[in-house]
Amino acid sequence: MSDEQNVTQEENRLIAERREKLAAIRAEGNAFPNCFRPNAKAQELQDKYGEHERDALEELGIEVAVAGRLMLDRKSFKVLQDVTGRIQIYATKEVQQDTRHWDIGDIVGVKGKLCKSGKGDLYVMMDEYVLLTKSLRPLPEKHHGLTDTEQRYRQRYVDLIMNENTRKTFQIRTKLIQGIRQYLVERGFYEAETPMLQVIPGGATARPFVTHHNALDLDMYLRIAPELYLKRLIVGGFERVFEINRNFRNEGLSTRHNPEFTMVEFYQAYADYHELMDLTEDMLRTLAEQLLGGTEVQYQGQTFDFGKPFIRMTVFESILHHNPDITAEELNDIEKARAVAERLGITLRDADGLGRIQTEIFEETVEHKLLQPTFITAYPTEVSPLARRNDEDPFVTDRFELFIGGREIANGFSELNDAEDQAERFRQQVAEKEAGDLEAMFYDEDYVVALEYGMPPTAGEGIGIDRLAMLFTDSPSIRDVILFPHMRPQA
RNA sequence: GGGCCGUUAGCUCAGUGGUAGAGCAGUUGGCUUUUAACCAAUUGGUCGAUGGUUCGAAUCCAUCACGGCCCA
Repeated sequence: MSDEQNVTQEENRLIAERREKLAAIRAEGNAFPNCFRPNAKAQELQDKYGEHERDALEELGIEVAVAGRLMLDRKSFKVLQDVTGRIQIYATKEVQQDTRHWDIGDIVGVKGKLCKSGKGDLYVMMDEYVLLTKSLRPLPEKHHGLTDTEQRYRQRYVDLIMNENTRKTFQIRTKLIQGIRQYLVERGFYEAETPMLQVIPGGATARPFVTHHNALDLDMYLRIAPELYLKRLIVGGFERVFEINRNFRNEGLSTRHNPEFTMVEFYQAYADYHELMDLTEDMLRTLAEQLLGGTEVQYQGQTFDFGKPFIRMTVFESILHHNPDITAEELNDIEKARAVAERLGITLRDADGLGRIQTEIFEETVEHKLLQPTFITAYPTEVSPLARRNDEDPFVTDRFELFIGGREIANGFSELNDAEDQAERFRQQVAEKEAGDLEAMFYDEDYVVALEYGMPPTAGEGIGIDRLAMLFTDSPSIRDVILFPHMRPQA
């Protein structure tokens, strides 16, 4: 594309007209004044005075100063939008004449008497008014707003200006994170910040992003999880820690995956996975009540009840429960289980053991059916390299995952604090990596050393904030709850 | 990576082979307590890109780009 074509696209007539208006404003003085201080917010005025009678309001003679973006212009009545909502401003004929250079999208400040119109709506009389920022680009259509998904994600600022629902979604997301932080802090958890740049990307099985540290001439990885560092803090004696921050996984993009996503991870010494399941259940219930005003979560036409006790069953039980045609005997025999998996169209590697095969069968046939909040427990040791083995059955670990709406929301377990067992599990992961599993873990020698100093018995958990935000905001795509989701750059 | 769908004015969308349309926004004027204000007039387009078929392509075909949904 030539520069000239670019200019005609970027600088169309509508923008050119506004630039001319801006040039005229510049010629008369400061085009970007920062002199106006609002003393009221639109929605607060609506809440406080919306129900007043017209005459009663007149008698009060309230003077207010409001500022915001011009969203509608009915000439005499104009609509101003601030962070809280909208309020009308009223222009007499003279004021209309004086503000002819104002456009929809401009940022303005208005001072004057708070009044009520004949139809009962509040407005601010434009006794004093100032154009604070000229908007050079026209806003989308006033009624339909911005609906083009691509543009909503690429130009989130326009989406936020135009769509109240988008603003609301991100307000709920923020409250969700604040609620989780408050919940944990109230229970004695310390908030920690551990490295995002790691030499050994540990704590999960996932492909990492690679970067390079110039001064050290060292390849580093963006973290896939904070887990191993948070547990070092447990070794250090913190006993209860948490971190809310981004993880990075070098995987595809979908309605459920963004390469960077937000997790809360927390670790509690002298607790086991049962206590974390209880805590999780209570926390989600508390958050639902705080944010949604009740324990029923409406999601895409379904209702998830956070008020009832969450279902709990093992991986093994859940497979049998949801697959009447599979027997316990088949699941317990590696050759028979392999045949079941292959019948289901699951691709297995030769090195995959029974635990991995069972897990694959679970993911294929059960996960998506777990609509109501469900804890699945007893994940095979083979697929849980950081989790404590079950005392009675070392084939499985004391681990759970929480599913809601068919999606994994949380993953937690009693932590493996046996340094020698951990070293052996890492060796097994390295063998899998060498056999071609790109997601297998690295051997983290220092983490084993940390465990050798002694980590108290501990339980830990990670909760995917984005997926939880999807549930709480009834959003079908993870992109709807991430302010700036990743997209392929435009051509 | 595969399948299906989409891409037309700043925005929301019509337009299935014969002169590129509407609403909103913009511009000009009118009205002046409106509620997506209203009335009149009016500006604005390489129809995602590149090839092809055709007398003629927004429309049919191919390739590519970007996006959406589903699958892997």
